[in-house]
Amino acid sequence: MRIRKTAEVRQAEIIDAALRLAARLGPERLTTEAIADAVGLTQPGVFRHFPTKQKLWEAVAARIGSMMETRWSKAQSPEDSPSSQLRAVVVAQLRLIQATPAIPAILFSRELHTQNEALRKYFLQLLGRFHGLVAEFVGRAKEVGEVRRDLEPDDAAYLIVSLVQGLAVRWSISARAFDLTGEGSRLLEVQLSGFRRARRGGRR
Amino acid sequence: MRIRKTAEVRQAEIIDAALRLAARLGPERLTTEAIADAVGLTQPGVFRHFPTKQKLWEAVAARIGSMMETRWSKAQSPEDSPSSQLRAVVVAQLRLIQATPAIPAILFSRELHTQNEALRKYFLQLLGRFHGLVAEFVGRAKEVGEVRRDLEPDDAAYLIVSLVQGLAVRWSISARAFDLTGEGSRLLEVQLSGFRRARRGGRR
DNA sequence: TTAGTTAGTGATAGAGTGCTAACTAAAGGA
DNA sequence: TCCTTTAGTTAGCACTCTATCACTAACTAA
Repeated sequence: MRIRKTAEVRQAEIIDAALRLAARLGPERLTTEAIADAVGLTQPGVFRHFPTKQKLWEAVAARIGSMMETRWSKAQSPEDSPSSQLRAVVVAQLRLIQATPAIPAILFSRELHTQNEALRKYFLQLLGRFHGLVAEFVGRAKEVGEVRRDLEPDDAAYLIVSLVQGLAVRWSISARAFDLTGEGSRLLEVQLSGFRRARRGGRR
Repeated sequence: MRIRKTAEVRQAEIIDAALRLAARLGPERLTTEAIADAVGLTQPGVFRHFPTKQKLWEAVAARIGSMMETRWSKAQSPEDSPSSQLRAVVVAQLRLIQATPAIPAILFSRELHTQNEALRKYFLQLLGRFHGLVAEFVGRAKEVGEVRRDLEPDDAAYLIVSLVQGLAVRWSISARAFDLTGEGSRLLEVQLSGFRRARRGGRR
């Protein structure tokens, strides 16, 4: 009854299970036993592949990071306008969160940050990269006249990043009761409309 | 050496301690022992005042709720313009979060929500009331011409609430490395500038 | 075959953690 | 002054969870 797999495969399975379960139980209630059950191992078997639980969390964080980077780069298509690419990147991020609800749960977990400083810094950098990406598109949109001249790209990017995070918070507290990507796209348009130069003096 | 206080006073002390400690340890790592130490009781002494830990969390939630409502109503001054009052309410919220960093920690805690459905619903309602308040001010600002005619107050309010929450997330992950209220006020102005009717066709 | 490597198991240590039960002592009115 | 009420203590139960350790069995190359 002992199913044996390579360490590489098992590690991936364990990380996957951790991501799935962290969304349901909350990151702090995620036990090595629960992971082991989901993967089909005994509890100590998990420690064959990760020396401590902290290291497991770091691997999970790295997986989240690489998922994000992958989607961001796939969402960009240089032939499109800056604002279109901006939309695509934000929508990609929303879709990823909707498909992997553990992401906000882990990202917002105070416990993980106080207990694991490396993790906190990693997520801070990751958020910083998302912000930088968004700011770059806003900057280019400004150059081609898609947004107001007086708009600071960094500030605009903060508003957009906040839009995603605030929405993720509401989605999480609402027990995921609405379509994150749909609602996000809608609100993004409202946000972008405020960034544009008003035509006709602002009366519709 | 036995210091004896009325139940009312002790309950307040326990809730205060829980709020202080939840910010430092994270809500899920907050133990009854840590609370007892902070308050000057033995661990079982806490259970004299709250029958279960869940009930304690509910009391903490109620305290957060009443703190918010108090600040919101104090921030309103009917003689001011709608947009000024909007600013005041948002700044009051930011100040409260900065003074009580446990609020985002508790609000964003996946564990508390999965384990205590009543708590999740309470926070959902609380957020809903904040959204409603903001939406009302946007609506009035619209009536007096302080914001664009084509702006949906509900949507604008979602953007503003997200601004606060997204900022709280960043503040928390950054280890509270910046001035929440200052940064929030600055970004709120950027947001509001996008809600206004542009003068002179949008060129500064 | 055989020997070495490595994934996985059973048993269990050891440190918490919520909560209960029985007892104690301070407060305050009759 | 006694007596009731009630805040607080000591001792400990039941359970959870990470991590260790000795051992086993599957793969792999000589």
